[in-house]
Amino acid sequence: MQLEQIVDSLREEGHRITPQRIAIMDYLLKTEDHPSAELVHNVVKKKYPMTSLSTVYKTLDLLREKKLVNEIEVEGEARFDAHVDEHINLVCLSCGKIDDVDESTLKNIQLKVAKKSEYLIIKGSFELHGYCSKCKVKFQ
Amino acid sequence: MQLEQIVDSLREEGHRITPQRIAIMDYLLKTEDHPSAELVHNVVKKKYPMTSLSTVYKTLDLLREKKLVNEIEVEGEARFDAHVDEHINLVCLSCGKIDDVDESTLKNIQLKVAKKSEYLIIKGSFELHGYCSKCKVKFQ
DNA sequence: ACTACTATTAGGAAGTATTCCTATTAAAGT
DNA sequence: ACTTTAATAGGAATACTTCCTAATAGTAGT
Repeated sequence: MQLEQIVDSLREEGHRITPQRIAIMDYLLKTEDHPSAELVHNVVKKKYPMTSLSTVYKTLDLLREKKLVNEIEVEGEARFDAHVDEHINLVCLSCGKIDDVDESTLKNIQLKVAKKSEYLIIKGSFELHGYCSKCKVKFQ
Repeated sequence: MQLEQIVDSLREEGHRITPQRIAIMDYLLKTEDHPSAELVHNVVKKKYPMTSLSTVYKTLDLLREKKLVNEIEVEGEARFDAHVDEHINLVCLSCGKIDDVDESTLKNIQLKVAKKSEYLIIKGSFELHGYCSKCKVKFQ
């Protein structure tokens, strides 16, 4: 997804395009990290120092509602990601890094469970927690 | 798993068996709910009114470390479950109910991802969020 | 370009789940 | 029963998120 597409789709729905919103989306699109709201705030402040944390939270809420970012929760903290396809989040318990792993079978599982359970599924969250290749040597 | 087995395994490892710990484990074994710490506290207080919330948290931590309970996080709140096999948690976005669905393919996915990523996997958390059969009529 | 409208923002206060702190209590081995 | 010290009760502290409100600025219409 391109920044321009996102901007257009927000504008079409009547949302205003502010420098803060652009900066937040731009960072999320460019990074491989899965930043917390606070980290997003720190990055955006480099360009727009007056940006408030509450604006960051509100913008992230908006982007999540529009399904333009994915939100996962790690150790009581929300982490954000512009990678919105269904995937597994690999969370390192030591350094906090999060890697994405695409896994086509998730969609099948989701369909199977939806049928069996009669739930109307809105979103999935698949996480594996462990130690990344760098950190695992410390625990062996 | 039986209460007695759990008590024995804790005692063997040198942990003391207190009425509070028994009440907490007993409730988790008997319920189909996925209670929050606060709900566990409220239930346990009926039998032992002086029980403190901090004791509930500490006991739940211990049980999680010993892999006797599973902990998942839903909307910024920890929820507990004595069902420790790998399974999918189906979370209703409307009523908050959580259903468990056993799914044998999760183990395979986990092995595949562990190999591909070189992570040392410690635990998995698989959640599907949506509306249960009762609540979904309100959203259609 | 100017104006009006109002969505959005900044900044901080409030809220909420969890962890931390410490004197007291009680489980379990002797 | 006595001793040791793990565990507890109760509340303070912490941390992330949401809420509140006056000020600001994006956008449509002129």
